[in-house]
Amino acid sequence: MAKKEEIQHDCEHCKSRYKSIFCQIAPEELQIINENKWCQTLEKGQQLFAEGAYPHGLFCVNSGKIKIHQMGEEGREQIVRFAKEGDVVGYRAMLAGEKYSSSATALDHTSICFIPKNVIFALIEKDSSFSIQIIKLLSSNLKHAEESILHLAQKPVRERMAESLLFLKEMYGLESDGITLSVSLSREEIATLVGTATETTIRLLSEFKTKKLLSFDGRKIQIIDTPGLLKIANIHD
Amino acid sequence: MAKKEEIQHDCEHCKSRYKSIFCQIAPEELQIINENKWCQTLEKGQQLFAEGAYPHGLFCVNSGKIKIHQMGEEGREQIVRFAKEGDVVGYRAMLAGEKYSSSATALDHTSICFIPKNVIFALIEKDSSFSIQIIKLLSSNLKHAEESILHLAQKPVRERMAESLLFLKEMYGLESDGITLSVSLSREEIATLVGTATETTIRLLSEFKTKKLLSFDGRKIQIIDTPGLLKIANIHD
DNA sequence: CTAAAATCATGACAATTGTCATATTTGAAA
DNA sequence: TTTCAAATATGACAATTGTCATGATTTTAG
Repeated sequence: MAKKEEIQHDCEHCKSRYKSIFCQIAPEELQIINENKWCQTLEKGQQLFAEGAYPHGLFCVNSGKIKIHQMGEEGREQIVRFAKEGDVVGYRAMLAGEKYSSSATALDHTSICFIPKNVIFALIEKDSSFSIQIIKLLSSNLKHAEESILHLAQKPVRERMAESLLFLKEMYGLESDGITLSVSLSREEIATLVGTATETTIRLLSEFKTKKLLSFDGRKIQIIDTPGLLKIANIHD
Repeated sequence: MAKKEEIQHDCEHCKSRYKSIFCQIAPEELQIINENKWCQTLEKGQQLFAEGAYPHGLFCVNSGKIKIHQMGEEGREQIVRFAKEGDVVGYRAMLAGEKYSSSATALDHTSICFIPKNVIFALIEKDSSFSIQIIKLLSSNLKHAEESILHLAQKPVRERMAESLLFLKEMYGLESDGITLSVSLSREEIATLVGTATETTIRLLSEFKTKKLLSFDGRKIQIIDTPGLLKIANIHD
């Protein structure tokens, strides 16, 4: 991870802070973070950290999009989570005192801040409401992971594909036109999210296009018929 | 959940405490827990809590075996986690302030203690090392969940079946004969763990038996050839 | 702008896995 | 024990999904 000269943001005026686990901390604690953090930008495709490395702190996402992914057998990737502004990444391994079990890669031009391990642990020590924030974050991640387990085990690929597209809409939202997914993933990446082969992904997306549920503009995907996708995804409420 | 008259254990002398998230707490805190907890036993098949209900506290497993499972579409169950003595169940939803997203059912005669919500939150408030225990527990669960996601998405059923059997051996150990799995699950339950159809489970177990990897004694499964199962599971290190 | 590489697309086919039907066995209760 | 329901087992078949091959298109680098 090359440390380049980067603009050092100010935590106090950080707009993503209010959406984050740092939303409730005291000004003096924030000051400590501000003095110890450093900021960095990542280009699309750059890796933030890699599976197997040791964490020295955690990363706050200022802006941009990040995928958290794991390597399976025969080098096939699996996306297990996403992050956007206000999210924190690389914290699970750090908190558990383990090596990273996943890698993190930018999906876009992304701005992040790094906060050292000792600062985080000192904060947990001092501020129980911060601990609760972390606990809630982990709980939320665990809930989503267990939901993924359920769906991977029981739903057919077509349903998962529709669900994943709707998930991406929820997660990263739409562009100003109101229909185009903000996040741009390759067919292969979508395959590693849904848990299927790239060819199957291509075929299903074409099918959805034919059925007027989607349309494409280059790599960008437009969501034309959300209710239709909900129906295919077998989501009722 | 019927409150029957149950033997009230003493937390101070609880043998499963040292394996649990309560291993480090101060004697006076332990006393508070002891005064507020209540104990209960569950027979095989009894439910501890159900998906959709509101949690009022968490459950410590004293002895026995518990499965954590979710209901999918068309009423198919999916096992997402197991618990044994020293483990804590029902805490994720409680900590997040949500309804249970899974149910918990005893797989054996099981003894548990209930600790009310407010006692746990007071402990988090007071004792940062307890918070860290909870954080580590959630981190560990999340890591395993993400590993399951990877395997469900990428490994074929046969590999997952072998892996699940080895997992059950790790999780609940063997009987005194050194080969019989301590936990006894129906074929259907194994299917909901592996994420496949019951028939496929039956066929694969028969295949493993034919290949002298397993043998059966009624519902009990004996692990005959662990290296062989590791090979099928595609686990190398 | 052009060449090379990566990505996307499509067809043909095979392997895996699920579903349905139907025994057979086991275990629990009368 | 006897009986009945549940669990296990097995076969036949179909549907889903993955793999391999190949070509078209897009993107990227020089």
